[in-house]
Amino acid sequence: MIQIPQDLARQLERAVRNAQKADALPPFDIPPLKVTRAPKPEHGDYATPAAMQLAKPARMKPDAIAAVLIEHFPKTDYVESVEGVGGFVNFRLSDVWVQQQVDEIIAAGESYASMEDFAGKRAQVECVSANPTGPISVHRIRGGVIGDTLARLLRAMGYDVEMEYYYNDAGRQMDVLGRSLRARYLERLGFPFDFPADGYQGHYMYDLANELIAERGDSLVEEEDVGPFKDFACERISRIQRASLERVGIVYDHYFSEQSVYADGSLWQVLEQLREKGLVYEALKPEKDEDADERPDAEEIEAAGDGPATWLRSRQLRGAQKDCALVKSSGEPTYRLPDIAYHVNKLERGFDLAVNILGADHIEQFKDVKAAVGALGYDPERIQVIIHQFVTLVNEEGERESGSTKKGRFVELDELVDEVGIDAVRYFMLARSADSRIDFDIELARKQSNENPVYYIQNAHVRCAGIARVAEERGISPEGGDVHLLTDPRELALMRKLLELPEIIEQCVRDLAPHKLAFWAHEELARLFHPTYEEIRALHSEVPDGLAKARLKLYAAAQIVLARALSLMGMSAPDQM
RNA sequence: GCGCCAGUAGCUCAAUGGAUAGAGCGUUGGUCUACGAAACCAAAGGCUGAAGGUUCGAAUCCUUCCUGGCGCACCA
Repeated sequence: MIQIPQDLARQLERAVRNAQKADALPPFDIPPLKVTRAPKPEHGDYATPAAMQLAKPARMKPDAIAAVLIEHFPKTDYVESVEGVGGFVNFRLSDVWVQQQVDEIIAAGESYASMEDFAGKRAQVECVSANPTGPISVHRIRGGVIGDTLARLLRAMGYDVEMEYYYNDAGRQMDVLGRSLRARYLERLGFPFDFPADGYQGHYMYDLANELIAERGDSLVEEEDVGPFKDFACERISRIQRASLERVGIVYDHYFSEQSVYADGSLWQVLEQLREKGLVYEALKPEKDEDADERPDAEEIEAAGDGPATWLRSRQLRGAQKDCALVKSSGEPTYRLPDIAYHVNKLERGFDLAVNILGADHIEQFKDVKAAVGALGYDPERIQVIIHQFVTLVNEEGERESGSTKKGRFVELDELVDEVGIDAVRYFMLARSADSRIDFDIELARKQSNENPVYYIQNAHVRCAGIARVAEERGISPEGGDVHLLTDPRELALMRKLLELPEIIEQCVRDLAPHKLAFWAHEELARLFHPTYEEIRALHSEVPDGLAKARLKLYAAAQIVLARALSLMGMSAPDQM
């Protein structure tokens, strides 16, 4: 199964070389040639501005170059015509070839749009990576959906993909968690308790306290060490988080514990390596640029510890505004140091590509990590990031609810799933560019009508399954149907749309933009499918048997593509609503 | 104050530096009552937040503003 624009670009490059050999074009280095979908049907199926791109290096007029490219364009089985219009070169696919692809799609079945571009390459996707301090919020799940979908897309492109969850089970927050649980434990048993000022106040801490009592009775009342509370809370909350994520189809291959970079000492090795490069220093306060804006900052003064802390030269390293602390004056690392050590570990594991999905509030942190691993001699381009903006829930009254707050109430993933279902959560979290904020419209997500994209896409699959079912009942089989009977423009348009999936997948992976799949599935595929299905009848009494069989094949192919697109998005493809 | 992200039809959003900036919802006007699970067709709607610049060509790249979100901890 070819990615048409990529193949056209290759053929185009051959055309340039052929033309150069024939002295129709002067010698020059060929830049990457772009091939896009043609904006309008009258321009054909695909187009390239290559003639305009090459005007400068070739020192010729675009029209003349276009004529040369057309003349030297290699013959292929799938291109019907190559034409030059206004400096563009337009390609039209062969209808016969397009028709044959219906049989190809059916033969490929579930493996349709499985590609080998990155066969033998290993990729890793890290997402969610929430601390085990509470249930998964709606907030976090956006990253989970983006990451999981990207992982599926990378697999479709041939990558061997590992899903990873980085598990912050060390540091101060875990102590706060342990102390919070101890307070709730004592509270439930009727003993006096001190709830930490910055403790975790969510209702789930009471549930955990009850579970702890059920398991250990009052045996921990005298316990001075927060360790047992911390471990219990961490273990239970992790399990809850894992279950919530699995419920929406996000399953991890590997959990990486922050504690492990403490345990194996790699944390301190990384610090020493950074020190050898002259990238860290000890000081009471971070050094500042002479001309830095001296913003009155009470918090900063308050935050300073008693002794010197260890700082990373973020300003020197990447032009940051501020250096950041790696080790506190207490000798305890901040989260950034283990984070750097973790990413060194990732790269040491040999991934060709490691993608992080992070919320917008983590951008500065990621820049430090990327710059630091780069300074330590790793290729920072092997680590990529998708930064996503925040999610707001919009309820029936049109009111906005904030996605999350640490201490008070926040909307849990499980609650949202109960409300709108798994498929809607996945679709709506995916469907917008990561750069845009999402207003999650709960009312729309619950609708059982075509206004709801989830329903609209799935309904297309239902219709395909439905017609296959009816055909079977009537004893009509697509078997032996002749695809060359599918000559109606609407049929051909649908076939062309079905053939776009591979290039959409490629685009999502190249741009690290999985939302494009969701957009395509709804606005392109389903949007074209429904009217076609309405008008192109397969089992109507006036449709001849041969054509009926061919059309059943078309809908069988459409069903395969719809199912594949849905499965890449982690959504179900129902046969009946 | 500084940094990152966004600003595109009334609304929600698309658009690899390429052709006349596209969809849906809503609005308006039509068609359809079925082989199939809740339909279809069309129209109106735009100075792409503003102003400069780069380019053969800019929603897209650069500069300066305006508005909104998120950051700017010895929290994670």
